[in-house]
Amino acid sequence: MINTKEIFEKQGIRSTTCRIDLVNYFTKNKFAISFPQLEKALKKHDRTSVYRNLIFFEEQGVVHKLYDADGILKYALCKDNCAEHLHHDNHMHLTCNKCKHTYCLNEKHTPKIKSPKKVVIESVAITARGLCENCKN
Amino acid sequence: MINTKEIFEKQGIRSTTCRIDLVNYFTKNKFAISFPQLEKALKKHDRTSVYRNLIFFEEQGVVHKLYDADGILKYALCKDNCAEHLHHDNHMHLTCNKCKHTYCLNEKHTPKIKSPKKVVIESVAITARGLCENCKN
DNA sequence: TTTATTCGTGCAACTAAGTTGCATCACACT
DNA sequence: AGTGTGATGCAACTTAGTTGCACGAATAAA
Repeated sequence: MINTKEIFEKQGIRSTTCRIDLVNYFTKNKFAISFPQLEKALKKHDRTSVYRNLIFFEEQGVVHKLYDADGILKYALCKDNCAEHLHHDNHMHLTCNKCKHTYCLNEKHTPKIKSPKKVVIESVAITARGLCENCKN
Repeated sequence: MINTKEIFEKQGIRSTTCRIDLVNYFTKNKFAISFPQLEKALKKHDRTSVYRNLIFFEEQGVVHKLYDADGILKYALCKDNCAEHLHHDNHMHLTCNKCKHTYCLNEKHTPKIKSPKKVVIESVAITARGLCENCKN
């Protein structure tokens, strides 16, 4: 929490309370988060600021977009290997049937998809339903 | 087109013009269709009827739901092997970057995903982006 | 340090998607 | 013909996502 500001400044991202609160909320929740949820969690900031900073963060490679198993747009923190405009979000996501949260799964569990001859596949999103680490027991 | 009514009656589905127009629209378009698109295409019927019949058809195993690469809810005709409440939509979907349509791909191209030890995977949705059969050339 | 420029914020308003309640109409079954 | 269930049409509404614009804050140049 304490060094979020420093990280921003290193990346040339102007550090504002809205942005700091945003990343802090992401770091303390280990799952993907929707805009409506962020809106409620960060009520002290305007919806629009949160909304635009999400877009900004995505452009900067701080977070990545994903659609969960119910088609809900969510955002999750990128790992370090996510560079600007070059997301390595080649990992799958798991929406837990019990706690309803959506988590990023490790890249090594994600299969490579081979293109059928008839079509061309450029990228793939894999979204699973099941039980997360906490809920499976 | 001519035997849609018969098929309905065989399955015990009451045959109405709205329902017939709906399946006919699906059979003549070989891609998945969103509710807003159906709304425009079937203007002679009320939005609500179209909407509720989509839900009804999904329950009956006539169509299946999917989210395309942009998180847009779409519906596609089920193959014959889709029984009521038991959809075999274990196939992946491809959203074409050129024509923007979303197609069902053959099941044999869809990899089986193995569950990582830490979590439990019950079902998987795979959505690809790329070029469809018509647009790839 | 004042000024200019750029960037971030807040407010309002709006589009579009998805959903529900209710009255009415059509059909099938006594 | 009468009754009950199923399908439709209309209206209204919730929620998500998005945009324009004016104001405020921070940075850079004069």
